[in-house]
Amino acid sequence: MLSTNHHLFRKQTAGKKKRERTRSALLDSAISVFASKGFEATRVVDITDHAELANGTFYNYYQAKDELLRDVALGLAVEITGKINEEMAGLSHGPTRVSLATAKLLQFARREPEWVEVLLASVFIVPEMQSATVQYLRQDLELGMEQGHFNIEINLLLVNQFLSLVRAALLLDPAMSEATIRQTCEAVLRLLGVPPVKAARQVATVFQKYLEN
Amino acid sequence: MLSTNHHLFRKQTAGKKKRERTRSALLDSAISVFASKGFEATRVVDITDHAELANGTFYNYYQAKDELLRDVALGLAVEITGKINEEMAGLSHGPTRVSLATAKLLQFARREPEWVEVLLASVFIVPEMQSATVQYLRQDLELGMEQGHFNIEINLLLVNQFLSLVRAALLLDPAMSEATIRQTCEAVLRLLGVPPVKAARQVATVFQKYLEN
DNA sequence: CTCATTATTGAGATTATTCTCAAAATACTT
DNA sequence: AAGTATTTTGAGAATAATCTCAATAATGAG
Repeated sequence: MLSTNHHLFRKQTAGKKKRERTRSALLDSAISVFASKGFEATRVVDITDHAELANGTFYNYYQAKDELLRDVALGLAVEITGKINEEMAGLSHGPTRVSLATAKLLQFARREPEWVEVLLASVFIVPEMQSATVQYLRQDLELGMEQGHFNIEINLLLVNQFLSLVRAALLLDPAMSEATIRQTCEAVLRLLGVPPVKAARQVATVFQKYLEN
Repeated sequence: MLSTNHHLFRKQTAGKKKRERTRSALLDSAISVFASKGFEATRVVDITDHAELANGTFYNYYQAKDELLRDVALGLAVEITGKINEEMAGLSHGPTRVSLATAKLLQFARREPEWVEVLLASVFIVPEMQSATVQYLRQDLELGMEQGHFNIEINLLLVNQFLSLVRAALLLDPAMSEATIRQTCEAVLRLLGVPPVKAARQVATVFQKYLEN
């Protein structure tokens, strides 16, 4: 019932024409409802109720739930990856970038659990999200390869394995304790071929240097 | 439309009373339908149609879809883990057991993709499946720890990470190529703290010794 | 402030799904 | 083979969700 009330899309369209503001209300409400009931179980009326709109209003904007999920997912991806990338500007060590990005994503899930939950779920529902994720990861993976830190073949399964590890954390510990974040970061580095002891050190360093809060 | 026609439950109740045979027909049909449409999207009538029964028959056996999924999942778990465990009788090397079990599960997904798909999905829907999985894995994990091969804390997140890796493979490559199986086995060993080079050797050995087919 | 344009509304038509139950069919015992 | 017990059937009542559209309300450009 009580949601975080942090309205990604509403903020982006404040001051704009009514049409865009209403669309944003639907998108923001969709995030809350998808996060609490899951995409499949969500009904159109759940979203319009949450947005305090009539159910007919939905059909002025979308034909079906999945169109709306697509917009939600793309918006979340841009916002979240954008923020994380900004905060890593200047870092050029592959393992540091990958583990910090993972940790930052999971920490972000503390403030905005709904956003991250819906984003992650969308990767497995909206086809084009897969390739969007690949793009962001690939650069850091190639960086780590060139530097000799990773020991992998960069392919779609690898990206899926990464996403699956993140999702496992989210599913098991929505409160996102520091232990869960650390364990996930280590698992990601291990997956990429960093030896366990190095992975542990790497994660410890990242937490000390970049995540003391 | 054409399913594999390998009826787990029907076989178990052949010759038994009609009541049990009909229940089995429902369970076997549920596997096919859950696998092809997903649990949420499945309607009661999809299952009864597939079983060539009247829709009312369902309600003589179950109140709702999720009761049925529970029976399906437990049955599949017993069958599949049982078979795999048998085939590993005598093996006492932790890493060998874990990677062979993973490979066998994924290979099994070639013959009976529906069974493995539904089993894996059920872990994330039926609560008690989680703890069932833990039990099977834990022994081999503890074995590997005692032998000094693994470098982990055995906890629920770890088990979830393992399951997530298996599911990623299933999702991305339902045909289950050997490359996918190998990559997944290596990922699992890496997750458990086996150094990358050792993990590669271990998987190569397991394939040579136990999986030439 | 005016008013043409644009957006919202929600009752109800349509379609979909669940669930019941009396009648019919089948199974099993003796 | 007869007769009772058990199981299946499927029409239809009950509930739920989607989607439309004429009427109403709000917007914002001039």
